Order: sequence, then structure tokens, then C-alpha cells
Amino acid sequence: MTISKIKELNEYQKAAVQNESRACLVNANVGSGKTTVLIEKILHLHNKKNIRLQDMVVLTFTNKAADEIRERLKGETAESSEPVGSDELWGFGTFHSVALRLLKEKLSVEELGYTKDFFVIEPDEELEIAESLISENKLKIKYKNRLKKRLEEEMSGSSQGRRKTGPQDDLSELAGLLREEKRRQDKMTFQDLLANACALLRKERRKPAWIIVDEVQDCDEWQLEMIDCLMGEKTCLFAVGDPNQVIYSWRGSAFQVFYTLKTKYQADELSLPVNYRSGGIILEAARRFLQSSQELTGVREAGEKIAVRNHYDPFQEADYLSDKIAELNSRGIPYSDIAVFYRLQSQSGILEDMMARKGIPYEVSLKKTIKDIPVLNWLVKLLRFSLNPRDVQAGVCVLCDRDYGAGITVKEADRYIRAGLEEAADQGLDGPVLAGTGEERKLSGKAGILLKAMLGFRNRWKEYSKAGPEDFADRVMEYFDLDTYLRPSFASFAADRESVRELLKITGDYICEEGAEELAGMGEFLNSSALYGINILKKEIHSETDSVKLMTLHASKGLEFSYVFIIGVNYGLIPLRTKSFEEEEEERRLFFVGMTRAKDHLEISWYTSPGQPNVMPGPGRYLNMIPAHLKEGGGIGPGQAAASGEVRLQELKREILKNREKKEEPNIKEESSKEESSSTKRVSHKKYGPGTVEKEDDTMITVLFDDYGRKEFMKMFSELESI
DNA sequence: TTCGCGCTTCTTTTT
DNA sequence: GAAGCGCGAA
Repeated sequence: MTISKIKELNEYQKAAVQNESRACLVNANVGSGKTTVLIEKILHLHNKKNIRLQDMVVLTFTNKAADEIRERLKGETAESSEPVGSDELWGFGTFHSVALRLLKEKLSVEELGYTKDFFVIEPDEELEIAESLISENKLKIKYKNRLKKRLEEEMSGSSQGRRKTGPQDDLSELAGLLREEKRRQDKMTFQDLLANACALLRKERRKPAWIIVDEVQDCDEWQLEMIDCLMGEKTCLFAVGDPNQVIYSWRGSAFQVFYTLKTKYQADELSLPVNYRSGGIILEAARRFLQSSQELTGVREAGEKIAVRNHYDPFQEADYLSDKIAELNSRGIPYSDIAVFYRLQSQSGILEDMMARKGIPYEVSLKKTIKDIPVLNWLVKLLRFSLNPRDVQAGVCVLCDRDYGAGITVKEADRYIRAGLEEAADQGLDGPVLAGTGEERKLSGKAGILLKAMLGFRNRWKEYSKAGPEDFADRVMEYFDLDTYLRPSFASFAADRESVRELLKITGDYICEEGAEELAGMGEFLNSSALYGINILKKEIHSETDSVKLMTLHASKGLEFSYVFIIGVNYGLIPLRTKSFEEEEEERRLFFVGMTRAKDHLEISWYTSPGQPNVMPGPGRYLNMIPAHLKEGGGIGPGQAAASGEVRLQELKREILKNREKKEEPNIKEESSKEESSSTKRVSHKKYGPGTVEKEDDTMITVLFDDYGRKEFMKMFSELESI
């Protein structure tokens, strides 16, 4: 979005900025300066209409979009007499972050049974809670693997969604218990943030003067509800979006948002038809993929035709593409101006291998969160339980973890934690002693020390917090004696330690910046990291770094590049095989989004031999939808394409395939070798007699006893003798 | 408890 | 077009 050079707005943009109606919907076509209009609208309201920024709520879907708006606004006013301060922008952010801020600062969550210190949890965690509720209450749930989707349906779809509830299915009971349990543990999911904010906003008298919404076509039912709850009698609405870029309806974006809003608020509907991004030919071709050929005009020259290429298979294509990109770069085109789009994440692998091989810098758009790094996942759970001992679930995970925790079973950990909590309650503030009965003494090794540290954290942290924020990370590591849990013997020790330190350092910095008290600040940080991810760990695509960007068509939305390659336009991939007409439509919009990312050069390719099941060989039907006079090439004959350097490619292919196998294998190999080495080991136990070791790792040992059966022990407590 | 039958899903992902 | 599940039959 580099439209800052256009200081002069076109007539359509002006009309949108100056529109005086109470509700205004702007149908913003691709590349038509949507964000510019949004910013100008805010400035117009602020400067000309004397609306205070703190009386506006500006809602986006992604943090990236919210940041962009905030930054541009600060930039625009930086030279003026009164630059925008951060506190004026409390209502600027994603739907979820604004809901969080409202619940924490402006609304009385206590009415809903929560405290002001509530935690935000990720979807997986809700599922974990649900699963433990199922086993605790012995609920009968069908389609357990689809529990997540079914719960979502049950929670949102109120009563009408209950279509296939069999005779013995406790789903609705589970939903109720889950709601209660989350309240008890003081936890809200992303969905709950919106739902709870809505419930409280309904009663609220004070309403914002203006609500401004970006990418409004992606709103789901709850986000529409939130807009509605924020609307007061005198509140005005300004929403910008593009019905042609609806590519997320499969994850719940509401049907026909534009129509709904228009009738609900009698909104004026305007449009921004002028595309500033793409060359004339690219735009002309893209227009064929609009449902109704609406007004969409360009201002640029025709430019280059769209190149259509045929490749034998993904290997040959990767080879061709990396050579082509290297050649472009040698002609002075920066790598960062080039992007390759594909339909499925799995398609990136071959490209990555080939580009790495040829030394082309690339970045793959993949979301990486704390959850993907085991040691940090463990650390976060440890901190959560330490801050909120009611979060038994987290505590159990910490103790059970085989790598970093004590490796005890869920049952043991659960009983142990409950005993610990009881003792803590009995003894007041000092945390549990946990000496007690035989059962507990048996466990009072690693698990006991760790549990004691966690349960005592809120009271004993004071003794550690004198030193100030600089060495926050060191103090936390010292308090929990983390080095012992990270296991110096692990191959990943150094990396793990570094990750832990990094995360704690970010936490420390956050606390410092917010000027919060340490315990409260840690809680806040955990909440915001659930909502915003953690930038340093998140492998985000940096447009600044000079590398080729590889991403799915979905991930390309909102971006633009000079050179765009869309690969795998074969039926079964683009478009993906779909069941319904609606999904088919969405595939077309998705392709439209991809095409319109290209500013100057667009190249589309198909495989003769896709090499994936369910993908048809031959050009996909979308290629026929582009008129002949707009495209060039159409493809070298499949035989010819494969013939050039076939032997070399075959070898390359074999090599790459071998490498991929190697990458996936180690886990399997490790386990099998362990099993083999221990399969003949005989042991004897006082109570259970002789047996054979079935499985063994650093903490646990599983023994099949000759006359007792299978039993699992913690190595440090089991008194096994080898025979 | 186990077998076969029919049915659904699989992919895309932000907060 | 395969894999996973529920469900009824044995």
C-alpha cells in the first residue's frame, strides 16, 4: 500500500471521505486506495468535524492492519501542533484487542463472573479443558475428532444449529460445563472476548461517536454483533471492504455482510472503482473473475501480457522458477519485488529446497507461534499456573511434560496438584510443604520441587523482585531453577535456554514499558502474547528484507509485488476440488485476489504431471477464462519442457526426495532404535516380580510384568533391579 | 470385541 | 480416492 504519493484524492475517494450520512459502506475494489480513504476519513472527522480520536472506534481484523493505521495516523500528524498520542487511540485495534481493552478497563466483567485479571486463552486450550471435562464427568460425545467444530457450532448457533444431536450425545451439556469452567478458571477464548464485550456493551450508555471498520466483508456474526452493540443512537458508521475479496467464508465470515449492513442501518453505498496498482492487461484479465463485471477501472498502461507456462512437474518448475528469478535479480530486480503464490502450504517444500540449493534468498509465510516451540510452550504453561493456580490444566501439563517437566502421568499430576492446593489453602500464604503422606513423599522429587516453586510463586516472588527490571529473565530462571529442567544433557539445551531467556527478556521489557507491577505485568504479557503473537518468534514476512516471498494465495491478500508467479493452475489445486457452488465461487475470488497482487508482471503455470493425487494433468480451466489476446506463451509442449536436461533433473529430483525423507525420519528412527535396544532387558520389582522392559526414556520406564501386566514407572522412584 | 457398510472430510487461517 | 468415524450385526 504505497499510495501515500497520491495526496490528491480522486472524486470517488473524496465522496467517501466527505459523505455525511449516518452509515456509509464503501465498496473498495482491489488496489483502489482503501487504507488511504480510511486514514483520510479519520483525519477529516478529527480536523474538520472536531470529533475526538478517543470518541472513535476503528476496527480491523489483523494486528498488522491496525498497526498500519496507527502508524500512518501518527505520521500524518507528526508535524502538526498536536501529534497523536497513543492513549487517544484506545479504540483503534483489532476487534479482539478492542474487546479486551473494553473488558479490562471500561466494562464490569465482574457481572459475568470474571475478575479484572482474567486470562486470554488460545483455541487449543479450550479444547484441552473440554477434553478433561469429558473424562471428569464421563460425558458421551460423538465425533470426538470434530469436537472443536461441533463445539463452535453449539456455542454460536444458539438453538437452531442442533440438527444432528443423537440420542446419547452430551454436547450441549459439555458446552454449559465448559462455559462454567472457563469462568471458574478466569479464562476467555477469543470468541468469549467478543461475546462478553457484547453482553456488557448492550447495557452501556456511553457509545462512541464513530465506528470505522476495515475489511468489513470478513466480519463474522460476532463481529457484526460487536458493531451493533457499539452503535448508539447518535453513533455513525463508516465501513470499507470488498465483496470480491471474500476468501475466508470457510472460517466463519458472515454471508453477504454488505447487504446485511446496508439494510440494518440504511447505509449509503459508495464505491472506489479505480485501481492504481496493476497494469491494464492484468486488470482486464482479472476482471473476468468477478462475479458481476462491476465497475473496476485502471489508470495504468496496458503493460505486459500475462505469461502462461507449462511445466512437466513441480520439480521441473522449481528448477525453472529459481533460474528465472536468479536471472531477474541479475538484471537488477530486487528479490523482494518477486513473489510465488500457490494453493496449498505443502507446495512450498520443493520450491524451498530448490531455492536453497541455488542460493536464492526466500521467506515462506508460515505462522509460527509459541506452541510450535516445545520449551516455550512449557514455560508459558509454567508461568500461567504460577500466576493462576486455579489453572490446574496448565499445572498438569507442566508436571507431565516428559522433556522438561517431571514426566509423571496426568492422573498423578492432577492428584498431586489438588493435594498441593489444599495444603496451600490450609497453611495460608506460604505455599505447601508437601512432605506428608507416603504417596506424596514418593513423588517429592522433581515434581514436588517444581510444584512447590509454582504454588509459592505469587508470595515468594517479592523476595526476588528487588533487583529491578533489568535482570528479570535471570531472576525468573533463578527462582524456578530452570537450568535443571532444561536438561543440560539434551542436544537442544543451548537453543532451549536461549529461547527461554529471549521470551523472558521480552516479558521483562514489556513490564518495563507498561510500567506495570511485575506479577500483574506478567499476566498482561501472557494475554497480549496470545492475542498478538510474539513478533520475534513469529516468522513474519518482512517486506523490507530482500528475499523472494513464497506464500499461499490466502496469505497474499493485502500485499502487492512487481513480479507475481502463480503456480499449479491445474484442476484439483487451482481451483481446488469443491463440493458446493459457494465454495467454487470462493476459489474464483481467491484466484482473483492472487492475480491482482501483481503490479507489472504476472506469470501463471500448470503441470503436465502434477504428481499429487487428485490433481488433474493439463491446464486448469481458469486459464481458459483469460482471453487469448491477454496472454502469451500458452506453454512449451510437455515433452519438450521435460526433455531439456532431463537426466540432470531426474537426479535432482531423486536427491531432493531423499533429503525430504531424511528430514521426516529421525523421530521414528529414534524410537524404534530405543525399543530395539531395550526389548531384551529383563528387570525385577519387589511387588510385581520379573518382567520385560518395553519402553524406556530419560524419565520413564514401561515394564511388562510376567504375571501382573504392563506398568509405567518414573525411573527415579521405581525400585527396579535388572536381571 | 470385531467386521463391514456408509458417510464425511480432507485444504485455506486471524484473533 | 483415502482415512476416520459411527453404527449395526455377529
